[in-house]
Amino acid sequence: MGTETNKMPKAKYESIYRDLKDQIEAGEYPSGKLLPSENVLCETFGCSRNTIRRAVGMLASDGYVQSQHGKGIWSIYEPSDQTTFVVGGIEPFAEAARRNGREPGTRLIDFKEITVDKEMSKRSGFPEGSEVYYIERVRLLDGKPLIFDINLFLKSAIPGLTPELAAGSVYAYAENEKGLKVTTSRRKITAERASSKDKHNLDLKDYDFVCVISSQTYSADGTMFEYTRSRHRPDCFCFIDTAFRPDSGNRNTALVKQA
Amino acid sequence: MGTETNKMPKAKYESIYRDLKDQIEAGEYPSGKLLPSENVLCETFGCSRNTIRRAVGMLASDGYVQSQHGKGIWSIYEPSDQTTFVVGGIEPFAEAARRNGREPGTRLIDFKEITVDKEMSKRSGFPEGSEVYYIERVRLLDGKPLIFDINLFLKSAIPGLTPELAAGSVYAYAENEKGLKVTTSRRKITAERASSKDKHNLDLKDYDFVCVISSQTYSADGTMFEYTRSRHRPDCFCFIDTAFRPDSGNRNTALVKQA
DNA sequence: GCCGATTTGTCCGTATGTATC
DNA sequence: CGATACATACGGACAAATCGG
Repeated sequence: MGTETNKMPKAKYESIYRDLKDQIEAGEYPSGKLLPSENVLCETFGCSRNTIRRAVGMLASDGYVQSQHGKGIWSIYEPSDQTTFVVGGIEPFAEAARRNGREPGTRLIDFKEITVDKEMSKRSGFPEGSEVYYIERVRLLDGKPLIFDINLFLKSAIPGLTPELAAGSVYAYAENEKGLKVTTSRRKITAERASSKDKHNLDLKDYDFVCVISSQTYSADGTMFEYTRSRHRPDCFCFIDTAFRPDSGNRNTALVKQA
Repeated sequence: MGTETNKMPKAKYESIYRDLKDQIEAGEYPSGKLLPSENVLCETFGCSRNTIRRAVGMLASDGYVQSQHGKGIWSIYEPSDQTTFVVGGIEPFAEAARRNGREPGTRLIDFKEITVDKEMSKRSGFPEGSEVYYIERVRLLDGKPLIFDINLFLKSAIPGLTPELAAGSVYAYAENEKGLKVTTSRRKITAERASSKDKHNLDLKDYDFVCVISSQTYSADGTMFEYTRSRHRPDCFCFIDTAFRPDSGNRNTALVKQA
């Protein structure tokens, strides 16, 4: 390991994507301003048009730019105000917290090993009889208990998990120690009445409801290894998404959503 | 116009995408089952590998499939149970309702023409002084008032809007009559305490909070023409999303999110 | 552990279509 | 009408991961 900055992108399209994203965030292309044409970008970055289109497509799926057929590509980037906790891609809680400029903390509430029963199978998507770790954790942001997490992790995918590890980052353990490759996560956002556990563990003020992200996460070999319900204090919760209209002339060559 | 089914896809990648999606939804590839290899799919559909990869990428961004480097592409599709109203892409309310198997209805509450002031500018993203239509509507599903919509539409983008039109589909008018091309929408999902208007207009039962989708929508020429806040009854609301882990080996060539 | 076949991932060059100006 | 710009599609090349022998 050298002293280079972390996460050197290997792929060309990714480094171009990051370059352009940085430029947009730095204000070089405020909302409404046209970017250079694809052909110019090809020369600038010394690559083919396909590669440029891939990077631009990723920016479009992030809601940073928009392109129109005969005209060009322009920025529609609006910096967000960051008063709430913005939920992003698949990332460990600590990373998400720092991305939002908050100091993360974790309080372990419960840790046990259980077998998935019929009712739990129906809700989680794990087959009945699966052996899983059941973990309850309170997540702190700048010291305040704002998120109540309930995790089910498949034991066969992450053997050897302990309460001590669960108090830190399960993902760090799974990816670095166990070689687990996390790929896809399907998430549902809903809101529910606050449970007594929510009220007990979270600093809910006088709110009596929570925002809930229920997610099923898959590893590279296609097995679902995690089911999580994250219960958020509503005034500190924000989920952002960008959608496209498929039937319109614009059909962005968008790529994977990049956090 | 002939008798052909609506929305004949012009692009090859799109018709392949739909074919595969239909097959997966029909149960030909239950979760865990491997799809044919890209080269086989090339022969099946009579196209190049790039085109196949594009269609597969769209399926991945829909959370239907997942691919791994030397192995293949398999289904991770789990049919949803459809007890709630699932929010999808950019689509008129009536379409979304029918996609969820519900009968849509609209009740116009308010319609006026206003000028955006400072406070409203800050929240909506419209420049101060913009001339907009202000519309309040209650959306019915199977006759039940479940969604309270507040729209701001830019007058210059959709001139000639009337209460009568607003009682139907503004999008149909804007796209078909005015030639507006809708492309991108940025959305935030939050939850808020129910306002007195919510309680008055919606059938909230004993819920005292609502799920809110705030969206800014852009036309093909890059102007933001719509700001909307959709306030949903929480027990009938569900927002679904698929996320990817960028640093993992798998980097899906995913395309635009397709409803 | 090595090798070769298969499969996906990245990248390129090119051609053609179509919308905008 | 021509020039410019994005959209679609093809074919080829090589790298890297996986799996079986």
